[in-house]
Parts: sequence; C-alpha cells; structure tokens
Amino acid sequence: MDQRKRLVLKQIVSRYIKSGEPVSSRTLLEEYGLGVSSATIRNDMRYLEEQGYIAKPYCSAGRVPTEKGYRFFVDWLLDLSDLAKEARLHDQHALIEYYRFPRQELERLLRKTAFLLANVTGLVGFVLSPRLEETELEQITLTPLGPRQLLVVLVSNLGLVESQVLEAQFTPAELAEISALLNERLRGKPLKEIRQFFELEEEGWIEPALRNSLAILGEVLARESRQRLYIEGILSLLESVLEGRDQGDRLGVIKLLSDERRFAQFLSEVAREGEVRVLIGRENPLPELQGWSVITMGYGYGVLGGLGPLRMDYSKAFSTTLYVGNRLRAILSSAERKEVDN
Amino acid sequence: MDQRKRLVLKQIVSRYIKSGEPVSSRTLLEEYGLGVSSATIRNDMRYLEEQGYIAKPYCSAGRVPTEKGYRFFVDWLLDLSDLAKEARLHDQHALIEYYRFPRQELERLLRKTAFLLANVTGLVGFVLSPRLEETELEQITLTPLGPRQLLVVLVSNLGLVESQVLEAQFTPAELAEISALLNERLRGKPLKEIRQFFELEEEGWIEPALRNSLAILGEVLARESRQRLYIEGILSLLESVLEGRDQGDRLGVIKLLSDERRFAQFLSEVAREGEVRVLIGRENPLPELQGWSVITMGYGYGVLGGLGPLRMDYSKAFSTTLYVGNRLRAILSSAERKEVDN
DNA sequence: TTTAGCATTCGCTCCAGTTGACTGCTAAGA
DNA sequence: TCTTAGCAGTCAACTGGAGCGAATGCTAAA
Repeated sequence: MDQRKRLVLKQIVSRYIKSGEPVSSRTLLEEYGLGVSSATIRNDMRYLEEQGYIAKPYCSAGRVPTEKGYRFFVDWLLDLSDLAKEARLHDQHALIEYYRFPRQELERLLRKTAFLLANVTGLVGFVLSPRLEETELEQITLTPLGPRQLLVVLVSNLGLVESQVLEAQFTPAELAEISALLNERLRGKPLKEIRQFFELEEEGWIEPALRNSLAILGEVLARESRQRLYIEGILSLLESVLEGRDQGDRLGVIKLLSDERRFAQFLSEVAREGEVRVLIGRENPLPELQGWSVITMGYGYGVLGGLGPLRMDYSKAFSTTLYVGNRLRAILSSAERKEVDN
Repeated sequence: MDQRKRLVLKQIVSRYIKSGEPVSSRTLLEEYGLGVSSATIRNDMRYLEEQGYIAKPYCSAGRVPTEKGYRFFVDWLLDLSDLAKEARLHDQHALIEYYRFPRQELERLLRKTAFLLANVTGLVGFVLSPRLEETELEQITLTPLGPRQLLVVLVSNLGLVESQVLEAQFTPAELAEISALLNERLRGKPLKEIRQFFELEEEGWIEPALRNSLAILGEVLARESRQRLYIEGILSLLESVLEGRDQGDRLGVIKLLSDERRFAQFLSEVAREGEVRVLIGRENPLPELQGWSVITMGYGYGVLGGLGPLRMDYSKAFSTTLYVGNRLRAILSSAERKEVDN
C-alpha cells in the first residue's frame, strides 16, 4: 500500500471518528486537500475497499472504516504526536492533579483512577484491583466481638484493608497471643505464600499453637481472594447504545458490565502486562463485545483501561490508558517501596 | 364515582400494566365481561376521561391511564389479595430463603436486599444504609501502621464495619491505652452522641488524656457519616428506557441513579417511616423522575424501595416493598437486641 | 498515472391512498 | 334515567411511487 493510500485511510478513519458519518471523496478533498482530485481519491478508496479496510453502508454512500481498517489505523497510523499529549495531560489537566496518593486508601485511589479514565477518554473506564493474595501482609488484627465472634482485619502492603467476621471461640488472652504470633511470623510475606503454608499443614514450621490461627487466616483469604472491579462512565456508553440502530442485542454490553466476575475474568485473560492492548470488535473473545472496542493495560498489580464503540478516539484512549497505567503502577510501587523502607 | 366506573378504571389500569397498549372498550368487554355492552363502557370511559383519570394518545385510540388514574388505582383499587401474597412470597420463593442474617456483614445483607427487591419486583431495587452515626459503638480498634499512620476500625452494633487510615503519631503503648479507654467509656453509646461529646469539648467529663483520641474518633465520624446506597437491577430500567419513544431527556433517571448523594438525599426527604409511599410521575420533586414512579419505605434505620416506569405492577411493588421492609427492620432490630443481651 | 465528465445507484423524504381500530353520537328500547 | 345498537367520523399505521441528491464507477483523454 503506497503512502497516499495510507493517508487516505487515515483521513477516512479520523474523519469518521469525528463526525460519525460516511466519508465521501469530496469531503476528503475539501477538508484535507491531498493535492489530487476527488477521482484519484476515489480510485484509492476502491483499492482500500477491495482490501477490506473500508466499506460502504450502501451503494452510493461514502466510506466507513471496517474493523480491519480500525486495526490498521491503530497498528500503523496512530498519531504519535497524540502520545506526546500524555505529558501535556499531566501538566494541563487539573483533573490529574487531584490524583495524588493518600496512602492506605487504595479503594478510593482505584475508584478515582477509573473515574479519571472515563472522564478523559469519554469511554467507560475500568480498573481491576490487585488480588489480595498477590500482595504482602502488613498487619493482621484480631478483635473479639461478643463471646463467639471475631473481627479479622487484614492490611496488605498496597493498602488494601479487608475486614471479615468469623465464628470462633477464643479468650481475649489467646487472641492477643495468636495475633502477636501471626504478625511476627507472617509480616512482609506474600499472602499467596501464606496461603500455601496454610494448605501444606504437614511442613515442620507450623507449631501446633499456630494451626488454629492459620486456619482463620486461610478462611479469610479464601473468601477475599477475588478482585474488585471499579467501573465509571457507563452513562457515556448508554449514549452510544441509544444512538445505535437496532442491532439486536444492544444491552449485551451493559449486562456484561453488570456481571463483575465475568468481566474481570475477561480482563485478566486479555490484558498484557505493561503494554496497551486494543481489541477491536470481533477480536474480542466475548460475543457481547461485538461492535465494541476494549483497551486494556496491565499496570503490574491489576488491569485498567476503557471500553467504547468501534468509532472511538483511539489516539486519545491509547495514550490516556498508557499514561494512567504507568502512573498508577508508579504510585503503587512507590507505596510498596515505602513499606520496605520501614 | 359509582362502582362500575371504578371497576372500569381498575380494569383499564390492570390491562394497560400488563399489555402496554391502549385499552379499548371492546377489549374490556371481551376480557373482563362486565355484563354491559361496549357502548356503556364507552360512556363510563368518557366520564373517566372528563375527570382526568384516563386519556387517549390520539382521537380514535383506546385509553391509557393518566398519572391521576394511577394515583386513584394505588389509593383505592390496589388488590388486597395481592398483599396476601406477602406471606406466600416468604414461603414459596426460595429467593427469600437465602435471606438470612450473617451477623456483622451488614454490607452483604443490604446488597442482597436490594437484589431481592429488584428481582421480585422487576424494578430497580435500592437500599439506603443506616447512618453510621445513628447506630451504637460496639468496638473501636486502633492499630499502628508504620511510624506515622494509624488504622482505625469502628464496629457498630448493627454490624457496620468501617476502617480508616489516619495520620497520627502514638507509641504502641499509648495506643493500647487510648483504645482501652475509648472502648470502656464509649461502648454502647450512640455514635451521634459521641460526636456531640467530641464537639462539646468544654464539658467536664473529658479528661485531657482522652482529648486527642476523641479527636481521632471525631475525624472518622466526620468522614464516614454519609450513607451508602445499594442499587440493583438497573438493567430492567434500561429496557424501559430503550422501549420509550424519544421524550427528550431519557437518560435523566440513569444520571440521577449514578449520583449517589443526590438520590440518597431525595430518598431521605421523601420516605416515611414504616410506611410504603408511592410517588407517581410528577408527584416526584425531582424533574428527572417525571415519567417514573418511585416506591419507598423507611425500615427504621434507612430507606428501601423500587423505581420503575409509570406503567409498573403497583400491587406487586407495593406488597414486596412492605414485606421486605418489615423483614429487614426485624432482622436489624433483632441484631440490636442480641447486642444488648450480651 | 491522473483527471474530467457523465451515467448510475440507492437511501431518504414526501405524499396520497388504503386499512382498520376505536370513539362519539344519536335514537330507540328497557 | 340508564342501556344498547348502529353508524359516521377520526386518525395512526402501512404501502407504494415519485423526486431528490449525495456518492460512486467507469471511460476516455491528458
């Protein structure tokens, strides 16, 4: 494909993303002025159509990018100058300024991150939290509540705080002892490892006195191993859904987003660590996502990104996801380092 | 209005709720057979229309209930036999069986309640949590996290567990002392009162040693005094939204539901304690709720209910809200009693 | 390889005609 | 006075055809 044809494709995609209407050869001529006539552009368009990058909604209409066209656009034609906006984003948008890290309030941080993604990109923004079991234990507190119940509070080094109520019978003295033991022994260990210890009861290091308390911890871990999902900006998605013509299952996406587990599962499978990945339309493994695009990035502990219609601003979405992802990783890893310093 | 006219109105409303289509005199004749001719029904309809209970979408169409019609229906024509279903609901639907009370997991309980409401009524179900400050303190735990931070965990008698991280400098020994003091002094007191104590620093009962720790508690209370809102079943609302013709601001409701504070505020203002209240269309103070109906009930600690289109099954919604509301109140007050027993 | 010009295609809009479902009204009957 | 049968009137929804206009495809010449 020669240079001009790539340019024509790029202009068609850009224009269509802006206006949402099929792009004609004349529009291209008038708005971008390639220095050739509309007939020439038409010839190029015919080529692009033969190759499957663009299509006509009907015979005498302008052209619209196909999924293959978007894919080519994302792979080869993304404006690198937009990526430079990353930096400007940071400086200009006060939005990001509020985005500092109040330690230990991970929930709030992640929610804000999702909110930020949604607001900057205009898409649905999502953040999948770190798995509790993949962080390290910083503190465990056991408090009696009445005679038969026990409040367990787990704090991990990233600032996840989890509380659980368990049925258990201990005297306060026993509890204090167990609590001290647990903290002494397990502090700084990855929760995953602790869980394994718990499962491999046979190993010599477990003293009988610890066994019960480990059982408690194991129970908490088992209950709380799932990841949380923060989603913001569904409203913008709804607007896209309402715009669209009746293509059958319009609510599928919304249903998917309501099903936390399924969507979280999808994200974990799809995302790549430290790298922005764009899935366009049918490239998505889930049938509900036909007709939608998903952008993901693994930020080291979990996954974040955006979801929106095929006709989205890929440049902005890509660069924002990359920027926010890197930023979140930095914040979390500095929190971690801080911890190690102590 | 004579008996037959009321019956005609009731049948029109019932029929329209079922089918969603304007109800004609012939339909009424064929389906409910009042023992009079369609001409007579038409005469009654004309009366009902003059009085503003029903209306025609256009000249030669069947009749549709107006908001005034729905109001009359809810006030006078609600089928009391449907209220008897309350009991059956409890027995038959396994749904409700899972609805037991795992103490201390208030969050989960309330979320399930919202889910239950949504599933049984087919509307959006919501539950506004009790205010933290209106419950009693059961337990407060202070744990140091590193040299400068402090994890505060508050447990209230209803099972609300709140954790907060504060910046503060204490030695572990000081913390233990403060914690013990706080628990001894404040346990069983309403959080609201505690807060007032904190504000009225002058009062003699505060020993200087306690002042700092009270300041901490005060800070937590100030941050966490807002109520949580659990909403389930937005999907069903979306379906209603998609069905509807373009009446301008179709997304208003969704926007409102996304704005937790505003909606919570609305609920607090509107709900009545221990009583089911139905607000139909323009009876709602909020402009976004034109065209929607809201059912609320104060369950003693907070508010719960449902939201849906004007054309909803008021009988089912009413009885379900009443039943679930009473049930939740019973569960929570028994939790409270249990506490006192200890 | 590019361009100008022209025929062609086809969605969109408007309009007129038809159909069918209701209502409103009136006059007769109970 | 209330009820009923019958009939005329009304209007949304559907149908098909005409005209319009925005684009394209093609061809022949530059």
